[in-house]
Amino acid sequence: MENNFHGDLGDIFRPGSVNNSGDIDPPGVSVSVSDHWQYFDHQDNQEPQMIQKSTRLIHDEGFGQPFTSLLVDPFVHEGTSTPCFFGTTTTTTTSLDDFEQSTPSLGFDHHHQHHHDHKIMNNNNHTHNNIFSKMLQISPNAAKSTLSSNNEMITSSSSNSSAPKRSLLEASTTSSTLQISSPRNPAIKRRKSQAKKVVCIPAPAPANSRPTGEVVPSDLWAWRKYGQKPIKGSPYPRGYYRCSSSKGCSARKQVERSRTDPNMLVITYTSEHNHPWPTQRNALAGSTRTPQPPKTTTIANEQTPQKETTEDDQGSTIMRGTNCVQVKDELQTLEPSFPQGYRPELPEHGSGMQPDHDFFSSLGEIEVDPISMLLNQGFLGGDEEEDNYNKDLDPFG
DNA sequence: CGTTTTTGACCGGCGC
DNA sequence: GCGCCGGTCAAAAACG
Repeated sequence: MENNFHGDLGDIFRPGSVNNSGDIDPPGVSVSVSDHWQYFDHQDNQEPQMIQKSTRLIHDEGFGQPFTSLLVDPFVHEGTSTPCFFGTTTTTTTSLDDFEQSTPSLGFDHHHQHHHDHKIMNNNNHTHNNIFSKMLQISPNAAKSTLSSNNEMITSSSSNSSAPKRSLLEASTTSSTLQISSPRNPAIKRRKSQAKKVVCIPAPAPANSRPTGEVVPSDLWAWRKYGQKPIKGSPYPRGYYRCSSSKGCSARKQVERSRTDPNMLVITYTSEHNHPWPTQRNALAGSTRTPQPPKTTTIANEQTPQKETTEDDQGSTIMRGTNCVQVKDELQTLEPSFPQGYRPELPEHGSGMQPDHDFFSSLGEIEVDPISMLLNQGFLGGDEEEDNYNKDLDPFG
């Protein structure tokens, strides 16, 4: 489909576009984001991606700083042939459905784009070298790139959505309180403001292998599934998970498959963890079951091909291996807050991680991850209250 | 036994 | 006001 690249936020928040069924369509055009970043679509995954052209350049003052300043290097040093992307765009998008309902043919009609960009420019009072700001430098004439299959990348954005039905076009950045209101979506107050992040990751298993649920890539957080619903227009159900690592933790996530690309999982994170990430995967005794082949499928086998992923508490996901990860943070407009206990990635235990290696199986043995310690602190930078809070909570702090 | 998963019911927001 | 839909609750079953 056609995209009019004028710094279209749609391509920032959700690289590519959302088609009528709410799924992501590749933009079909790549754009040069800056000297260091390039945005392009990934042919294999049908998902556009951001890659980092140089290794270290972002000095994000906003939500994504930990990613950019702390996470880049670990990956860069891992010897993978391709750069990783820890870009941070802070958006006020909503879940997949929000895109569906608010922007049925996202790709953004030009009217919205204009509105969008206009808002961005006017509201971005600070200078942020995050992806968001960089994306504003999108060049419509950039040459298209291709991504090697070994690329590892992350796109991350931070935002809070005030309501699930909020339009994608109403966006904000943590750092700039950017707001983009959609003329089509005046009603953006369906629910209380809450942080959301949408992550697109390769699905661990074939789409039809587990009809009743998804094989959710594991992360360090303990998630308890509390519901599953069939979603209108999608053959795949959506799973609802909440954090079980700590009582009272409001962190939640929704997992569903992309409709256009069943091999992609769309994970929507909501709210934040109010506790540090657990030192072990199963912080609570017996909390996390090992993936069981639920009667119908062999999940263990399906999961192993999954590339190592980690997710921070807000869902910023790092993928190593062939597939892309798109993280779309959704930033709270009213109550900006920063995720705590980011645990985006761990250094490899030695070199040459096996692709089939169960990355997280080994994580449980790691008690303290210096990187995440850094992240825990780094992510709180500037927020004194959060910082204190984190010190209180973080056993490593 | 403690925890998670499953799944139908319930609730509230939104559009008509 | 009604129905649709998404999100959550909660009881039962399953798991380790």
